[in-house]
Amino acid sequence: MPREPDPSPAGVAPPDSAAASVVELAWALLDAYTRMKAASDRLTAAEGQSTPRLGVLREVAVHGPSTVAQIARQRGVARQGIQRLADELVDAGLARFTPNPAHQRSPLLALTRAGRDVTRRLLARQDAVARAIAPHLEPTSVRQAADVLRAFGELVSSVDLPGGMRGARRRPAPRLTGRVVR
Amino acid sequence: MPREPDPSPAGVAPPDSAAASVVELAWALLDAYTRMKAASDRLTAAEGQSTPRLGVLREVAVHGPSTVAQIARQRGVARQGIQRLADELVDAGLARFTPNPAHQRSPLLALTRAGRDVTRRLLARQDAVARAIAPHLEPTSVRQAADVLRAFGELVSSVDLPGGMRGARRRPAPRLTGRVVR
DNA sequence: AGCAGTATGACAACATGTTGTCAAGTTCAC
DNA sequence: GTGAACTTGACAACATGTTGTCATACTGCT
Repeated sequence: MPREPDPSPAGVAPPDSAAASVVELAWALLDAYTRMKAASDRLTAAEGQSTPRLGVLREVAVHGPSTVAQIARQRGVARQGIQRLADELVDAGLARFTPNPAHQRSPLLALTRAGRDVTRRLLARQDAVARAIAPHLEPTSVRQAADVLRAFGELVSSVDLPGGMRGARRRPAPRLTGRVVR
Repeated sequence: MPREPDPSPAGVAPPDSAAASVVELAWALLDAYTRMKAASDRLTAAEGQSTPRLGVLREVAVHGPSTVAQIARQRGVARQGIQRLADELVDAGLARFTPNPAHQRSPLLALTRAGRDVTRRLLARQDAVARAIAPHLEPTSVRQAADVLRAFGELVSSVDLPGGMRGARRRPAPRLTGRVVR
C-alpha cells in the first residue's frame, strides 16, 4: 500500500530496491483483487447469484458436465467447498446431478435450462465490464502485466522458506531456477 | 450493449481484443492472488499466526496504536472482522487495548513486547521471500505491472453496471473519464 | 445547552474457504 | 483375481469475511 520502501518498520534489513518493487506489486495485487472481488459480487448479485457460484456455473458451461472433484481441481480449491456450492445450485434449480457412467459414486453436475440462461446473462455482464474498462488501458501493458502476475504467482508458489527460523537449522535459500521475466 | 463504438477500422485488432486482454488480466490476477495468499498463510503459520492477523499486527506496527475502526478503514474491510482479530491478538498476548484519550468507547490497540517480536519476525520472513523472488523479475516490468493493477482496480471500482439488464431502464453506461494507462 | 446525526463496539447470522475424518467406489501392481 | 492405495462424497469443525441491528459515545449545528 505505501509505495514507499518504508525503511524497515521493525528494523529488518537494509533496503533492496528490486525486492521493494516486488513488495509494491504484492500490495497492488491485494488491492486490485479486493476491488475486483467486490465488483464481481455486485455483478453476480444483480442476477441473484454470487461470485463463487458463477465460478461453478462457468466451469460447467465451459467444460461441460463435470464431477465436483473435477471442478475443484480445475479451480485449485478444496472439493468440499465446491460440493456445497453444487448442492446449492441444484437446490436453486440451476443445475442437476446426472449419472456418471464412469464413476458410480461421483455424478456429473450439469446445467439446467435456467442455469444456462443465468450463466449466459452473467458472462454477458462480465463482458460488458471488460469492454467498459478496456478503452482506458493499453492492451500491450495489460498483457505484460498479466505475464508478470503469472511469473510472480509461480515464483511465490515455488519459494518455500524453511519453517524453522527458530530452529538453528538454516536451509540453503530458496532454489529458483526460472528465467528473469521481462 | 457497451456504448463504446470500439473503433476497429479495418486492420486493427478485432472488436473485443482489448476486452479480451482485460479478461486475461483478471484471471491472472485471481490466480496470482490465490498463490500469494497460500504463500502468506504458510509464512505466517510458521510463527503460529495467520495472514489476517499479520495484517493487523503490521498495521499497528507501522502506524502506531490504533482503534479497531481505524485499522478497518485503512484496510478497507468491515470493522467487525478486525474487531474479532484484535480480540484474538489480545487473548494471545500479542496486543492489548489501551485507553484512548480521544474516545471513551474506542480503545487503542497496541502491541505488547511479544507482539512486536513476532511482527518483526514475520516481516523479516516476508522480506526474505521478496528478496528470493526479486532476482527473477525485471524491476521495471514489476513496477509497470503494479501501475496497471492500480489502474485496473480503480476502473473496476468505478464501473457500476446498471442492475437491470432485463429491465427497460437503461442507464447511460459506465462513465470512465480517466486517462489510458500505458 | 440540547438535539440530531454519525461513529463505534457488541452480538448474531450467514457465505465461503479451509482441514480432518470416515466409508465406500475405483485403480493399479502383483 | 486380489489387496493396497488412491479417489470421492458426506459430515464436522473452524477461520475469516460479509451484512444487519442495537445501544452508547461523540460531533456539530442551532
